[in-house]
Amino acid sequence: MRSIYSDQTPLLFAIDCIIFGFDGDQLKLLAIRRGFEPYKGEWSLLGGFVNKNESIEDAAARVLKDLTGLEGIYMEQMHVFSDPKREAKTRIVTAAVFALIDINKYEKQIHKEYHPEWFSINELPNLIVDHDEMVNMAKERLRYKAALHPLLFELLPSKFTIPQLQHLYEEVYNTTLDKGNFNKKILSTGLLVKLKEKDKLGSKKGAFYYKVDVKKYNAGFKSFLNFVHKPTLK
Amino acid sequence: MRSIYSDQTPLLFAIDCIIFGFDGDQLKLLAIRRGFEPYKGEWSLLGGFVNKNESIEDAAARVLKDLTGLEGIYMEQMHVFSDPKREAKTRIVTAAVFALIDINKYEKQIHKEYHPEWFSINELPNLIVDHDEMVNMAKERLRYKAALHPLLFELLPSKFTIPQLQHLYEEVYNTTLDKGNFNKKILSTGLLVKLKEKDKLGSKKGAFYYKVDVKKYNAGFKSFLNFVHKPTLK
DNA sequence: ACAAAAGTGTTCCGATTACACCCATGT
DNA sequence: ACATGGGTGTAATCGGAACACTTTTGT
Repeated sequence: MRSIYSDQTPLLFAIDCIIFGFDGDQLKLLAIRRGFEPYKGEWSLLGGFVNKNESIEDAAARVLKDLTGLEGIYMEQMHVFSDPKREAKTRIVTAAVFALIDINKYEKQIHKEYHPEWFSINELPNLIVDHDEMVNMAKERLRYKAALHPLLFELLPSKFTIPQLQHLYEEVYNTTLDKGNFNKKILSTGLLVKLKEKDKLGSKKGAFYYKVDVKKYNAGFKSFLNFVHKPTLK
Repeated sequence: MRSIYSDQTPLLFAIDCIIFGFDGDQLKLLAIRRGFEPYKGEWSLLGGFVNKNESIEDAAARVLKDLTGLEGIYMEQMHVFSDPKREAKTRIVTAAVFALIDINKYEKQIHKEYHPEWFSINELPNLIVDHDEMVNMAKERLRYKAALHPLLFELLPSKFTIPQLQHLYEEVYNTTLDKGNFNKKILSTGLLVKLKEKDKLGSKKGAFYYKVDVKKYNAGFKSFLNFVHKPTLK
């Protein structure tokens, strides 16, 4: 007996990664010149196909490992782009994967010919196909999630200062925050552990380093925060 | 010249819909007995394959139209389940689609042999494969989104009373709410328009009907609300 | 000594909560 | 007239915003 499945049209399934980093000053995004046709040589997101024995997450992890050298980084499915006309010739459905990495851990030029490059989020080149749309969606997602969850730590080194963290929030939301209130709010979460060491680069006085309390972080990730603005509805 | 695409493994792409409804008392979910092998006769979500010229959204709309008779309903991609081992024999990647419908508009028994049935969210049968997981994720998603966005209106008729709406919130969050505070909050959004008519079924005094101000609803959908609990983090 | 950034403390205000009270009506 | 649920009002409380003030240290 024939299976119902044999009537179905198979299609190609890919992933594209929107990878954010923070260099201490600006929010950055990783892009790469495509190494193959079509669109060879143009800027695109880091991507690849989902292989036979891979899930989306497996494929994204593999691509990230290959192109950045990083493992175990924060990632999540964002949105699947499945418009049959999105790629001209072949039908490809692609899952946009949202990823946050500590930019300091990123190893440069692992790849030989084509290697990824960091762009300031405000100075991105044009990206192929619908990758610009993916980036815009990812920026929104970053703002949305970071307002509710302790997410931005993923972009910082394991040791960081409160002013550094504040600067990151200010970058993400393109705003300025009151340091007093920021301090109170961020410390009131109980997610940070103060270290004895100080960072002396940013100021004369120096700012204490903190690290994330991993236990509480993992346990409380789902809790709602609300760093940026109060809930209001016009 | 050979395309890079010809090396890739094609796969089958499907959708499964998690469809919520509210009968005025309980939160409900639509399920159907599968009409084909494998798992024929078992309870499952409403689903189907993504056809050649369809996006995920197209396919979901088609399946919903076929099985419920409804068009133009609220839906969104929720999550793609892509574990290569999720279905035993054939590899199928499936997009779980989250949908909210006005249960009163639902037409019964459009389909002949196998027709969908509503289950109370707390008394669901076991569903095939990973559909239980999808439902749990959808319940969480509903709570999450409805706490921040004016989403639950989608589950009510175009005319509804504030007590009805409150009851819906209480169902979704399995809690009780203070009617005074609920009134103030919901009306302060400016999203509701009071009608002259009253519903006399629920009480002797009768409760005024309201409708959604569609303009403001569409404009302000993204605004954060926070109906249910204040942002707290332990 | 002073500039500059870190960090703390205080006041004010608006939003939320809890709860009391009034209203309309079918029986 | 009274029970029932709809609807409004209010005092107490909490949390966030604004901003002043203190601390530390390199020059």
